[in-house]
Formats: sequence, structure tokens, C-alpha cells
Amino acid sequence: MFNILCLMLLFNDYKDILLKKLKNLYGNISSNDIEIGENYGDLTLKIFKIREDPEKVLIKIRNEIRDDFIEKIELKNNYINFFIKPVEMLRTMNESIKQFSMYPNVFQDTSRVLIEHTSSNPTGPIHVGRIRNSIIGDSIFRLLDRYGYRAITQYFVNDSGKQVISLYLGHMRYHKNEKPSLENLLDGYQRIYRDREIDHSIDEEIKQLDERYENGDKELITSIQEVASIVLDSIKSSLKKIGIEISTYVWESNFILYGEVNRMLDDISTELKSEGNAKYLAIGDKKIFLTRTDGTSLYFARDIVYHLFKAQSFDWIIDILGEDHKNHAGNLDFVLKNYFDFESKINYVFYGFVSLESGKMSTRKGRIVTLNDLYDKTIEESIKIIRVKRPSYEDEKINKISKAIASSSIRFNIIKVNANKPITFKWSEALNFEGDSAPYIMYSYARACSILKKSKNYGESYGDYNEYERKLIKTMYIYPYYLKGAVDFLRPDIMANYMLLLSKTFNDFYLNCPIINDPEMNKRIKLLTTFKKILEDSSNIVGINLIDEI
RNA sequence: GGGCACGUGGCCUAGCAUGGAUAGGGCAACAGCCUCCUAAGCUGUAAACCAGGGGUCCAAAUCCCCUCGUGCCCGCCA
Repeated sequence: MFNILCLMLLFNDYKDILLKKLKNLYGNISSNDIEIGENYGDLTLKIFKIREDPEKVLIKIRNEIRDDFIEKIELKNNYINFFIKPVEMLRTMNESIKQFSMYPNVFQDTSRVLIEHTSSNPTGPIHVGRIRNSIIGDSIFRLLDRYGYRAITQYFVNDSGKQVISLYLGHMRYHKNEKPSLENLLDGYQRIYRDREIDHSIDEEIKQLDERYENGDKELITSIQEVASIVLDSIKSSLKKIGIEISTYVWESNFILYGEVNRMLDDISTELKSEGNAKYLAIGDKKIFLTRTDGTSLYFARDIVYHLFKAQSFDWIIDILGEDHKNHAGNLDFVLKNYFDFESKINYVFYGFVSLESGKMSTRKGRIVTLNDLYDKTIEESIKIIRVKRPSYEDEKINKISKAIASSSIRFNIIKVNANKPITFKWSEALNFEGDSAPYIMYSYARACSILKKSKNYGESYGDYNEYERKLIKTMYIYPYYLKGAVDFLRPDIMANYMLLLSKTFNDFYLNCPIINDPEMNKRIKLLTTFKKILEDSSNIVGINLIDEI
């Protein structure tokens, strides 16, 4: 197995440069003592730890640290504030963009990371609860990809177990003579659940099919894969609307078909305990069952095999899971590390449930909002708004914009909230395109594009910067710190919040600094092009589709 | 009962890892700003005992303990 390189972002990291110098002066200074300042200075050193008269500390630092990039150093309330020359920050960004066409630049690591997400049972359409998984997973994929990892995504297709068997049986019982379609499959599936309440032979039939399945009945497995594929295809096409395409699909049945589950059980046979014919692992006073009395395998066993399979090709494995899987994941993690040669790094990203105002989502009670519903309504709402705000736009343009808004807006509303938090889905919030929203960011971008379009004969230059320009430069410069934070904690919401900050700062600049036909035009155009680049870069990570006009 | 999360103005949310400068945004409300680069924008007003209590500390939304509320898990389901 490879060791995972600790990736670094490549740019002129003034915080790091300063930290190294300060460490030479005061040994007990650590990275935590320097903050990215907001209102007081660009970088801030807390000097509570330094047991010296603050005035003396200031003098010492002023004497020792005389780098070109530093504009001034001030003392205020036990903080030493460092001001960086805006032109230096701007140069840092632009040199990187010029050379590598991105800021910051990255290493391309050779280690491979697999992000497993969505993995919904292919027994129904994907709804707004499940898309939190997909959106978080896809954003983490984009984030790591941008950071320089070789990342791919994977969907674990659960085509074994009682749910999909019910899907298959529903078709055989109620729609046998029809070609399987999404509609008749869902109908059959729901009827199975309804009818088994009164007809207990259904349970017996499911049990028999499960045994045939586990014994590797190839014909049955193929038939079930066929019906599952139809539902899976509908999930795929829904996800595609919001820009999510999963790189690889792994079918659970393959592990049964090729005997992987049994092989794994043999490998740890000496560790297994029995209760009747059922096999389990004893961990403390917990019993983790791997097989049933009838010999069929349980999810836990198949999940072990799946993770061993992932570890064969990937150095880092990331699972996106609902919070209801916390215990399962904890047990799985323990078992993989204590009973197997499992050397890959593994992370579990959990997210809180999405509920509706009417309560918990329930497929069987019909209390769900599907992704397709949400997408259609968002399109509809955005078209309505565009017709009012942009009466001159033609249909083709309106369609293009509304699609970009729908996809971006759905993703952004989910991703901007910390994954730990439970979410209550509200139409009024989903269809609001103002404030902390994707359209707000898209709008800022369109404003920048519009100016660039109208100023064909511009040059780009450096100069002196007023407070709005300085704020914008600084906010752009600190992009790598947010990027790193988002990666270190696998938290795409950090990126989302950065983008709102960046857009807000841009709008402030836009309102206060005229560009076209202004004496300062060339200097400001440079800010504009830099802003455009960074917004594009970050938008790609959270899945916002930027367009020139909105 | 045990475990894991979450609780910040009327509503949503950032900050909590690494304690430190007036708790930052947004929605809704109210008052303003388009002969000037896209008003999906901007400015201003009002609104928060950071769930409650205790503790540690020069300093607590942040760390520790207890309590309350909500959700999730505690299956030979997935």
C-alpha cells in the first residue's frame, strides 16, 4: 500500500511565511495564534501567550520582520495586525493564474481516493432526503479533485436483499405480462408492501427467492438486475439534471455471485461464533451477525467484502452516510481494522436527515418530494421570475438560465448547511433566489461578465487600491485557506460560505467603483478578471453553473 | 435505559476543532436608493440573556459537568 502524501496548495502563503519568522522570535507561537483578520488587519497575531509588554513585542516584530510584502504592522488590544500590500496579493494570484491557469496551484498526487455516495436502493425515485447524500458526495469529489487527488465516485447498487426482491416479485405478481417500466415497477413494489399485510404467503415467497438468490441462482440474479436497472436509470437521469454523474457502479450481487462473501467468511472463520447456524462476531457485549440461520448473508458481511474490494484499488476511501448509519459504520470500521489487513485510510461523512414540514419523509405514505418534482418546480419558478425581470430575453435564453438556476440552486441550498445539522425542507426557501443563494453568486458573476463584454479595449494594470478594492483583493487572496479547510474537514459547506463572502465583497466593489470609462478602468479590470477566475474555480466545486447572463 | 448528533434575533444560518478585539450573514418587517457597468443588487432601522444551570480560566457561544428539548441508532433489516 502507498502512503498518502500530505498534499499542499502552492501559492505565496504569507501566513506561513510570517509564522516561520515569528517562530524564530517567539518559540511558543503556533499556527493557531495567527488568524486571517477581517476588520483589523490582513493577518493577526494574538500575543496573550507572549509574556512581554505588547509595545516591546511590537517594536521587536517591526524590527525583525521587514519583508517586502508587508505594508504596515500595528498593535491594538493585544493583537498585532499585519497589513499585506494588496498589489503583492494580486500579483501572487495572477502569476499563478498565468502560469497554471489556476489559483492556487496544486500537486497531482498519485494516491487514489474513492468517494462512495448515494447508493440508494433502486426501488424508487430519488427524493430530497437522499439527494443530500448525492450532493455532499459529489461536492467532496469535486473538492478533492480540485485539490490534486485522483478521485473517483462510486455507487454501490443494492440489488440483493428483501427490498429489491420485493421489487422483482411485485412485477412478477402484478405486471408479469408487461414490459417492466418505472411506473409499473413502482406500482408493483407498493402493492407488495400493501398486500403482504394480509397475504402472508408473500413473505414466504420473498424468503424463498432470497435463498435462491444467495445460492447464486444466476437467472434470478440477472432478472432482478434487470428490474433494478430500470429504477437505477431513472435515479441516474434525475441526478444528471443537477450535474451529478457517478464514475462507477458496483453491484452488490457480484460479491455473492463470485463467492466473495463466503471467501471472506472462511478467512475469519476462527473468529466467528455461532448461534444455531447463524454466525457473528463478538465485540465487547455486542454480537454483530454476519449470516442468518438459513445461511444467507447479512448487510454487514456484504459491506465488509465491499470495503475490502475498495481497499484493493484505493488508498483513501470516503463513505457518505446518513446519521442512522453511525453505529453500523463504527462497527464496520472496528471490524475492518481488527480482523482484516485493511490499510487504506477511511473516512465516514455523516449528514442529518432532511424532513418535511409535515414531518418525516415516507415513501410508502407518499410523503416525499422527489428530486424531479423539486427540479421542475424550481425551473417553473425561475422562468416566472426571468419573464418579469428580463422581459427582453428569448425563450431559448430563458430555458438555459432557468436550468442553470435550478441545478445550482438545489445543490447550493443543501450544501451550504453543515452536514451535521438536520434540515427541514421548505418550498419557500427552496424557491427563494435572493440573499444567501446560488442566484446571488451567479448574479455577481454575470455583472462581472457584463462589464468585461462592454469594455473590449481594456488593458490590465496594477496600482493603488481603495478600501473596496483592497477588501476584494484580500478576499480573493484567502481562497486557498478556505479550500484547505474544506478538504481537511471534508466540509464543502465551507466553500459555499466562502463564495457568499466573495460575492458580497464583489458587489460592494461593484457598487462603489465604476469601471467603464473610468480613469481607474485598467486597474479594476484586473480585479474583475481575477474575481471571475476564482469564482469559476469555487463554483465548480460546489456545482454552481455560472453563465454570462442571468 | 445506553450511545451519537443538533439547540445562536420571529424563521434559516456562520463562528465551536485551535477560548481572546463590538456574536457575522440571509429571509421576513420597516424606511430609503435605478436619466450612471444587470435593482436576482445596495444602504439604513428594529430584532440575540448564543436552550437552561453550574464549573475551569485574566478571558467561555467555543472547554468540562449536570439538566431540558428535538432527531437518529441500540434487528439473524438495509
